[in-house]
Amino acid sequence: MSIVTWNVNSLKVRFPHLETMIKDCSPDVICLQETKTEDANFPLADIENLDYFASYHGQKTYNGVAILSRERVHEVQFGIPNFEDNQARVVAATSSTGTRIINVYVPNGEAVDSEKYVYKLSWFRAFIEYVRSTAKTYSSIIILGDFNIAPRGEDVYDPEAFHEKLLCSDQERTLFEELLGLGFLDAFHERTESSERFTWWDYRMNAFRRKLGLRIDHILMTESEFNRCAEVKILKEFRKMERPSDHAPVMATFI
DNA sequence: ATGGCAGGCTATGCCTGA
Repeated sequence: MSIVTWNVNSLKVRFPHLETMIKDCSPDVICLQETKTEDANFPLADIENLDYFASYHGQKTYNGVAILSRERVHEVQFGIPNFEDNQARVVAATSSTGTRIINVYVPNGEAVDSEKYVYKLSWFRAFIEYVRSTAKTYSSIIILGDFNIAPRGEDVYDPEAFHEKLLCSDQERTLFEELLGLGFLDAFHERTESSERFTWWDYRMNAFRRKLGLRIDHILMTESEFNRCAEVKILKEFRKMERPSDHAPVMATFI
């Protein structure tokens, strides 16, 4: 059993890459972010041809999330309940094995102290409360997606340059820790020995070739799931492809 | 070195991303 998270930066453009990833890895569940696709235009038939079910929540131009799954999921939920938001950033569903899967695309925040940063922090606080209430109902949970937070110094190519900058500020990192404190493990951080930890590289400045990246895509899981988790891998080869997403997929494999 | 690169839009430059 395996599960993937991938910010595809346009599902339309990246569809061939998705097909390759499915051919290579055949994950049981794929969580996509930044589909940038309205629900009416979601390529459902193409996804079904690849033998996946799809639960999707999108909008024009920006954001958009989807859960693709080999088995039918249930209790599908869009957005954060009771949190007013016109941006499509969350889809949650329960897998055939009873695990609650929460696919998230956290706001970027633009710059520390910008209006969007304030939105990011309030958004994340609402998300924490949502996860807190989810944890009362489900004992087995995986939260995965683009968190737009690099939790630790080692998750950034130049920690000093990024000190208190967007994605690395104390306020963002404290909220990330608060989320973990609800009973989640940062699976990549806990499971890997590799020093290659980045999941995102800027399109500009030859950042990928120069290994100038960040780790902002995460797979968090409750202890029950973590104990079954054998490996978490960053599929860097997809960042090397022609016309790549700026994010690499991250895959967790379970026993 | 605050630029650069990519995607979408009813576009032909501007917004957003991180």
